[in-house]
Amino acid sequence: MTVATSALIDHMHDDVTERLRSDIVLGALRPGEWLRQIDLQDRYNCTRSAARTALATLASAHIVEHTPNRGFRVVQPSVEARSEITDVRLMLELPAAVEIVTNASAADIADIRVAADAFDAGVDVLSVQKMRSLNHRFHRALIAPLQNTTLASLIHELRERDLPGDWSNWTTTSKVRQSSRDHLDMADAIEAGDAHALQVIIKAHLTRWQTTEVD
Amino acid sequence: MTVATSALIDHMHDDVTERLRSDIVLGALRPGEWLRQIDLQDRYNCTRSAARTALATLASAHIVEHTPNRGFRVVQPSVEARSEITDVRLMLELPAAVEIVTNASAADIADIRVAADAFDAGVDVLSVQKMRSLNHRFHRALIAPLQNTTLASLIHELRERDLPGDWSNWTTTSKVRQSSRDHLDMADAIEAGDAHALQVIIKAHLTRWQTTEVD
DNA sequence: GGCGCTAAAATTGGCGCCAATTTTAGGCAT
DNA sequence: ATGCCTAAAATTGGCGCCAATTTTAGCGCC
Repeated sequence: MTVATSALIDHMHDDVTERLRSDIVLGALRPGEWLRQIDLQDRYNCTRSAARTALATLASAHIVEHTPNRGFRVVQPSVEARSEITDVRLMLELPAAVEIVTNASAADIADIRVAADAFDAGVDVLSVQKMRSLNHRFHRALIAPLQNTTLASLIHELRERDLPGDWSNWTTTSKVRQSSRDHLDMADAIEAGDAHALQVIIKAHLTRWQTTEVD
Repeated sequence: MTVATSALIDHMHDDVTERLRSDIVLGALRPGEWLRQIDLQDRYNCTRSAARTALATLASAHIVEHTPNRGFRVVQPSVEARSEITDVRLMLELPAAVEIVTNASAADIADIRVAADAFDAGVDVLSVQKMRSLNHRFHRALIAPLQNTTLASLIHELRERDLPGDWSNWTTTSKVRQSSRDHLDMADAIEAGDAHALQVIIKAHLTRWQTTEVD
């Protein structure tokens, strides 16, 4: 048995968890969709117990929801639930914006810029899933300068809880383009050291789904 | 089989999880302590698989930590980790204070007052564990007026993550008495409708451990 | 007496089995 | 044809078994 195979087996359960998480937050598995253990076993070529631990873990993270004797399904946050999450995200990300501007090194800023440019270049070109992946990368780069790792991971977790309800933001190109503008503006604000401007952009970015929900 | 017994069996796993969680946050199981599955099986009179799911769930909640092939132990947050948690709690609980003052009904205020009084009456009289339980009750009553349930449960979860590192706050009676004064002051501020005063008290309450760590 | 090595015991972690529940399919009466 | 009742299939959830790893105990050696 090769080392690579051994490593895969050693972390099989965690690996399945992360692949399932990725498939959900990137939208490959739709909100409300039932996640039968046998299907996951097939999809990820794993044992049923690996699928079960993955589902249990993601249920703890509020990414899937559990119904006893029925199984697990991808969460489908209501408008009310999304509003609650948005309020909490603002409480965390607006203070975080100050930290980001304060702590961001030149390398951090460069990473953010690269991620924002990559996203912008993909609008109209790449698939929704690829764009969501690039979006993910941008937000990763954005919070990377945070020293408070507890804050960083909490911001990340709340974002993932919100994502399954985020469908409508990817249905029209104009919305994706608006997101891209936000990203570029954020990069500008950070580079300019303007914490307040960054806060304004983040607030607009997080609350836009509430103002433009009616297509 | 009686209905009560059936209900216990039906929710055995969840029940064990909550009992273990309670034992940890109330300090019956000490920070850093190893939690062997066979011990939990004995303590809670449950199967090993119930103990395993409880441990996995609490690991997701950052209340216990997992080391592969070694097992689980009660988290023992470092001073740095506690500072991070405190910063995040302030980001959530200071805005929450405004909501609490705004939304608290007369019944909510009465509950908070009762909980604060019960805690105050217990200082010098009750065991540490009983006092921690009353403290828990007070904080439950305090966040009950929050409409945003996502915010409420997140505040609760962060508090639980912090509790295992909270030992020194219960070693001396003077610290417990200071906490009680804080609780009574909070009740006063809420009853007076003074959101800013409540924020000041909460901030002092959450950060006091940093200023008085040296006994 | 202390240190290191080896064998036994203890513990964890993954997997498969089986009972319980839910879902689906089929037949029957209206 | 439609709705309902029953039987079969599918799915979940809990439990125990066994391999892998870690910890402990015992023993020889320096």
